[in-house]
Amino acid sequence: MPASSAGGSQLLDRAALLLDLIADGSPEGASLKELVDLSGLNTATCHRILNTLVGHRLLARDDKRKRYRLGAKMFIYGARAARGPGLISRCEMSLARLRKKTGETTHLMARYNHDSICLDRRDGECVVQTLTGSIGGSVPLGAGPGSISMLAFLDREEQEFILRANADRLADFRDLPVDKAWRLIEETRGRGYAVDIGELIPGIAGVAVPILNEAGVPVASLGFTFLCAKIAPGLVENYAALLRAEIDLIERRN
Amino acid sequence: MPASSAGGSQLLDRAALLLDLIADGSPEGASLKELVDLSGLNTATCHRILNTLVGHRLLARDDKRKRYRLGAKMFIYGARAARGPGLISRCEMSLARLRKKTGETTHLMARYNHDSICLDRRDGECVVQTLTGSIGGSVPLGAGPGSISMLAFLDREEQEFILRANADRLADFRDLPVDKAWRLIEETRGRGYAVDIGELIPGIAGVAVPILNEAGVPVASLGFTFLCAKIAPGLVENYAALLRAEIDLIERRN
DNA sequence: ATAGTTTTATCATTATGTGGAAAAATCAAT
DNA sequence: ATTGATTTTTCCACATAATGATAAAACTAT
Repeated sequence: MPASSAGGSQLLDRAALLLDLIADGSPEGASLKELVDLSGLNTATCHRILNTLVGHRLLARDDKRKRYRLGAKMFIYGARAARGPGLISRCEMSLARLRKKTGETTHLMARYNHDSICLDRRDGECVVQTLTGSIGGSVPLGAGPGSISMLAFLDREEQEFILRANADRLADFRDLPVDKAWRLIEETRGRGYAVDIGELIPGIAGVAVPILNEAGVPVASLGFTFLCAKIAPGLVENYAALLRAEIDLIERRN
Repeated sequence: MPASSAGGSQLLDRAALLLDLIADGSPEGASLKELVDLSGLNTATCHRILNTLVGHRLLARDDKRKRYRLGAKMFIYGARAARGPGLISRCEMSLARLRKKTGETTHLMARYNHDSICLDRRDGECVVQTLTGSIGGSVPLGAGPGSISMLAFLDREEQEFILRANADRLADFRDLPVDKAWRLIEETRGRGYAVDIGELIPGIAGVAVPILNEAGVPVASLGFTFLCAKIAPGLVENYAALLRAEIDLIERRN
């Protein structure tokens, strides 16, 4: 986890590092010892920072098991952040329209470290299994069309770095070999959007188009998940065009 | 905003204060000047802290307008916190079951400062207008059954404090006089659950039951929102019993 | 251009956070 | 229960890291 070295203030940097470690760890939380080992901080310092964060409810502590996990305030901040003029609220209308037009499950994924995270989603008429599950779910970058569509438009160098880092997790996740990811990246670059037809979850298909920021770097993606059985000639292309149109609207509003 | 005075480390306390101020402010964000005025911090200090937080993406900065708002990482943390063994995931099944049994819009509200926040929700068969809107929406404590059900089971002292603090906002929000809130609190304490039938939003009714923590303090509530037209003898009582049953399950799992 | 406001950068000073070390608390095994 | 190992918590002298007065730079408005 490249814990962003924001040359700022030591204490804050350390607190941010701990938050990251806890967020990236098991949802059951982490013990002081674990965090000391992971962060390399002095035990006393670590303890003090953690407890201050608990005091502010940025972290919560399971008193019985003495484990630290993300606190109640994170719900609030997360929810508030989503209401602000960020990606989620900018995509809200698009998700609703796309769901309405097609009746399919629609989602907004974002890149975070080496993962792709589901930020928002609208369930379709028929319930389909998705890779990420509901809001907040994540998959390693490289798995699934939402994730591939972002990966495909990064620098070659960054792609290599991420795929190398994720190789094990991808294999672990769904027996995905890295060279398959490379093939999908190539195809996606050519087409402009990513497609998966029953390769990851039998019977389930997905299409996704990346959202680029002002600098042209992919930060998120919009996509559909639906049943392979629904596929008819031109359907995938049609879905991709719908996504593209919404993203043009979103990107224009930068 | 009683910015929790966790006798910890100065810098962290200040950072937490700034996060709170930004989270509670407009979703458009706050300028340095505004934050300096609100926090009482020295300009340079404030600036330094804010920029460190931006570096860690806990805050984001609109470079054009120079305004600070909650950052991308808050999405992530919020989403992760929701997946952890916290309230949201513990209530997930309950919300789903309640929605399935009744077909009504179901929601989980939590207390945060003097507000009641929507943490999660399942939309019902027919779309109904709700006070809080979608996930993340908030109302002043005292407005709506979800909020009243929590307020009703707090200490007298705390109730008084909160209602006094919220008086203006309640009046502003939906012309709610404080004495009406007191009446509702009394009724709710007697019944064990809160009810509103078309008083806040014409034609819309709500029932809510509080969730207490180990110490017996209300931390959240589970509720239904539905059309007044649906009401038949015994329906409200029935809904309350369904909520009660789910909450018994949730509280037992502490 | 000019004045007023807001945001950044600088830097000597010291209040603040640090970490070693030791005390409590907790756990594991007999 | 008793002991010993591990983990968490408290304490405090010390030095470093954060502070805030001040000044420079960047905007805004006139």
